[in-house]
Amino acid sequence: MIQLAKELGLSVSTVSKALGDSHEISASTKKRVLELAKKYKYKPNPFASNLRKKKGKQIAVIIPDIVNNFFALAVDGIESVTMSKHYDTFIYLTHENLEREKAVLEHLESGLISGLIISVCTGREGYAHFQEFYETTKLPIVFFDRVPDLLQFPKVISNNYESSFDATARLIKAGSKRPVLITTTEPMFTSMERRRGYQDALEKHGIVFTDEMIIHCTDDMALNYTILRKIFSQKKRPDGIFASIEKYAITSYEVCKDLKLSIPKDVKVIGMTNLRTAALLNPSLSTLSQPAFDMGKEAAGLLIKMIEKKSYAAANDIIVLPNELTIRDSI
Amino acid sequence: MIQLAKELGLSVSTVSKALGDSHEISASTKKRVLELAKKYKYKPNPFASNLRKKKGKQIAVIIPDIVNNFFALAVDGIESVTMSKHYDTFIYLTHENLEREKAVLEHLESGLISGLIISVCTGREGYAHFQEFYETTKLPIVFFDRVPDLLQFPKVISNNYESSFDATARLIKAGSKRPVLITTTEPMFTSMERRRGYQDALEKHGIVFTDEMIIHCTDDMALNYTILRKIFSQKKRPDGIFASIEKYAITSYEVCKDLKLSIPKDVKVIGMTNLRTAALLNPSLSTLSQPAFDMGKEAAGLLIKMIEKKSYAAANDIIVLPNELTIRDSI
DNA sequence: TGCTTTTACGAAAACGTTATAGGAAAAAAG
DNA sequence: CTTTTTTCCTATAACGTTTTCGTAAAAGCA
Repeated sequence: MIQLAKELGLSVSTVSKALGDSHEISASTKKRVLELAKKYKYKPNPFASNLRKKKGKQIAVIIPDIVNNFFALAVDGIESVTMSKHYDTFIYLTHENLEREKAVLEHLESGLISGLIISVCTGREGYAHFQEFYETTKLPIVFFDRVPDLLQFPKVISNNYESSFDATARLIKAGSKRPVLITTTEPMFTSMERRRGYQDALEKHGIVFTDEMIIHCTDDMALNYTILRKIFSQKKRPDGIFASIEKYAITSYEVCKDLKLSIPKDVKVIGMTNLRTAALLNPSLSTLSQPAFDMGKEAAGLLIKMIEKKSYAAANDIIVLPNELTIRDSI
Repeated sequence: MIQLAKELGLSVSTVSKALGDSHEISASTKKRVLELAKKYKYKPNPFASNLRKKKGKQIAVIIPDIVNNFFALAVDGIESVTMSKHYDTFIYLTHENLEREKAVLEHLESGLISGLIISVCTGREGYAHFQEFYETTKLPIVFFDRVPDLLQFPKVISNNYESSFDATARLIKAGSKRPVLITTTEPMFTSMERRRGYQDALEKHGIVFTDEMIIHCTDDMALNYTILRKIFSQKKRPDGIFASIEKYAITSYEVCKDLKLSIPKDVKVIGMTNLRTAALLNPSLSTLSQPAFDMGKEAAGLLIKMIEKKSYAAANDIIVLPNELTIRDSI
């Protein structure tokens, strides 16, 4: 910038203002500055700029996993808007590790970013770190999908309760007398909502709910296989599955295949997943899929609004997008 | 930091040096400073620090797509090392758009990052922007998977030639008399290598190669379907497929399903893919998969080495990792 | 005309660090 | 006991912007 100023016979402050399109600078000067800046491919140093302005155009995305179609799609959605708004996007993966999540948050208290999008990892022992992060930084945060139900922050979610109700109802209508729900051991708001939908659908259709109808799976795929295989080897095995997590649908398929249980004759399956190959599975998998890309878009849009308009009181905004039920051959 | 200095009765520079573990500061003073810093949860402002040091702990990853198991796994690998080395990772998606790729590169010339990991988008019309980026910034760059063959930069790739040769040979040994290669219209170094492997395997096994045996597909899934359906509707249709791109294997399956061609009886298929559901497709898909996570890890490791040891002359390093051929029912 | 207001710019301070140079006291060397 | 070296710390100047404030000239107004 000093170089530019010298060459144009202007002061550094004038050049800075011209580049910032300030009203204090005449149109002709602005033009001269812009032209020379372009010629020299001048790019303002973001560190200097951020330091002085005490904020930048960087945001962070914290998610449990990226090797998961839902989160990959969400990141895609987020990036599509940060890109168009000329923001830079940091990515951090927690791998369902709460300590890691806390560490990232603490790291970000340094002021590296101007906003945060997050989908929390499993376990509900504590959301205090989010509150604390907010207290110390006052930075806008948007939660999506896996949201902390008790905290007052803007959120982007999908209609887990309603759609789970519908999915379960479809299983029952298709003939399942005793559909089970496969969910996580670690409680999460999203899973609880799905469970509510599931249970209410049972009740509505006069099916008595018992605790064994909830199957808790883990992060360990091999263990999940064992758990499911045991349950489906029983004489009085379930005849329907609502797999409320992407990977559990896959394991269900594997178990049924190995136990020579026919889908959908012996077991009807609906999986909550964004897998692109669902239609190509054997048999094609009926899915309840989340609008992942749009959820990402909405979250990023909301966040940037909050960053740019300080007045924007979005603190309690909750955006709910609809899941999509696609019935295929597995039911 | 001023606050800390005041409270400890020290100068700001002493505090800074103590936090930086400088040898100029006595152990006792260091301890005092560290303790108070911890108590106050002091975090150095990265902008000020980066500005003064003229470099930071941020890197960028530029990839064509994230909704693709290969790239998702690669990002996972990259993040695993940047995380452990306390680097922050920006992510940019080009969606195979060269203009977007150029724009990102130009944006990064501002000095926001200290290093770059990239997998280029399709089309080979120009790699000049990479060279130019390097000339102006002198920043370390590591390419992975989709690398510009003609440029002298460190690269992390997989053994595309050899593994494609092997995969094609397996198709032939399984009985395919006329296996085709499905590849992109846009030429890329990786696809060319795969093609070389394919052709050499044909030659080795005495199969005469003709141009129609290369099927060019696009980014448009619907168009790909049309292209493939037409080819497989012919009387003299191919009896084997080596799908050198993830999504083309899926479309192949769809086409065969719709044309009632039996896999593997009528058509034998091997797909180059990292899909986790490959084993669950109907029939289970034989795959040639890339060590995506490890490629990401290697790329990030190499980059950070280059960033931290200025002397490290890695400019010509090429790391080659082996692909993995998994034979399932589709062959 | 003389007054106020607006326009267009410059000087200088600030943002929060780190690096360089320097210096006093303490320790070591002679 | 001097002289030299080492240890430990401070003052100050960067780093490259933006912002605040000041001011000369031009414009508006009566």
